[in-house]
Amino acid sequence: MKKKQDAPPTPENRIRARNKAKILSAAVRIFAAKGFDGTSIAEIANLAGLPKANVYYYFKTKQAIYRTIIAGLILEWDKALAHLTEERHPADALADYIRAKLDFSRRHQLESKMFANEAVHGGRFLSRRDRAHMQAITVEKAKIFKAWAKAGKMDPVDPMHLFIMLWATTQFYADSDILAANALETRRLGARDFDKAAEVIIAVILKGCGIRSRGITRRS
Amino acid sequence: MKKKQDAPPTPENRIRARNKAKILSAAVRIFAAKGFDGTSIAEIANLAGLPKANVYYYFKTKQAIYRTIIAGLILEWDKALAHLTEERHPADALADYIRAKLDFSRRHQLESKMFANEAVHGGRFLSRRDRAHMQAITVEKAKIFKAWAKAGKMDPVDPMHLFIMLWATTQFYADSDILAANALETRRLGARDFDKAAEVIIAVILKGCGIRSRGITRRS
DNA sequence: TCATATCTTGACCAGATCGTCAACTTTTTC
DNA sequence: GAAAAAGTTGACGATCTGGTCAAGATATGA
Repeated sequence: MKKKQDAPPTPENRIRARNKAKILSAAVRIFAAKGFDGTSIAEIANLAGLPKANVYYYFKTKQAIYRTIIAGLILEWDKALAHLTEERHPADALADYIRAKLDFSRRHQLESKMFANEAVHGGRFLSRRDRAHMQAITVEKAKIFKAWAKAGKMDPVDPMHLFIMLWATTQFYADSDILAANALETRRLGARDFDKAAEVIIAVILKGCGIRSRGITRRS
Repeated sequence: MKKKQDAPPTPENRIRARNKAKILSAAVRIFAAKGFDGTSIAEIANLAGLPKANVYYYFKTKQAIYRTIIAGLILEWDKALAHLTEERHPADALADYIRAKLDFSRRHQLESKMFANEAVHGGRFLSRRDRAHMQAITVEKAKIFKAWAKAGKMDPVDPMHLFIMLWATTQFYADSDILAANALETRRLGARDFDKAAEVIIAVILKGCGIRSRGITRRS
């Protein structure tokens, strides 16, 4: 668990790295709870245990902090999408993707909420690059659905709308957790709830797309 | 299109009603775009074409405006749920519900976004009554799914998670419109996009729940 | 007509906000 | 160990915030 050995000249800018991390960790918590406008730098500084002026030493503006977090999140999502490859059996690939996406949303709930907030407010702080990246990767992965459909492995479901369904269902539990908890009659959502959600989503989506589960076709 | 004839003593408080409507209409626009904290009364007043002090004459606080809008929305949702009754054929009932919900979210996008924002931020301004109402009506409607499953009209899908899937998919296009538009490679979502969304969602969900469409079983 | 209720509004307040700055301390480098 | 670089911080300014108020304008009803 040691830090990288081949770090930059300075011993990896220990102080800089540590304080930036402190700030970002505090910021994501407050941004998620109150949104961009509802968050004050003073509060971030307070939660991070630093004087406000010190926060400004590391980040030029409030936007800079916000953008740093959003950009990091977008990169992480690509990883879940890596589960979707044309070669794999659709049932396995889709199930893995759904589980990975749900799991990520649960473990990074704060970032998820920040992004949801950003989407609701029209993506004020989503750069053109961010949008283009998301669009490109979605379009690319959509080709896999088309290929599967062509190969008779699934129904010819509109790939983009299917993607949106996947996105909506896998984000909802993290983003609107209080609504989900309210419906499920529980105080807070736990890992169990997310597992059950994955199970239901996978079952409905796979069957709904005409994808036969491997277990049924091969094992029995 | 005349106003009610049997209005209260005063000719229906014309002024009061008109100005409150002006304020609410301006408020929902800004709340949706910037969230509760990002919205200033001055901006609402400005958009409504009234001096700020006049806004405070009709609404005691900013919260009062916000809550008025949220409460109105929750009532409206019940109407879409009215499509779900045990007697109807599951395929018709569910399809109608999905269409009604999507349609409503499109026509009342601003209110939808306000509520999404509220959910992401933990429901700070959702009263206990609001929550209880939403829970009760959801639990009650869930019984219909159970009854259908018992009658062999659909698979025994967990009703609450199914409801959440429906909610998530039907709200996403309105709430996260920029993400959907980005994925669909269009500048703004139009009625066409919502119709196509309804079509895909209905197809996947019905088939995914093992509900046979009426058209197939009866007409052909 | 006149009294009463409703409505309008500019001015104001106390507190919070973002972001700056210049002086200070610590760490690194040679 | 001294010079330079990096990090720390209290105080400050300009602006904006939600909300109040009291004085005036307008509408209503008898």
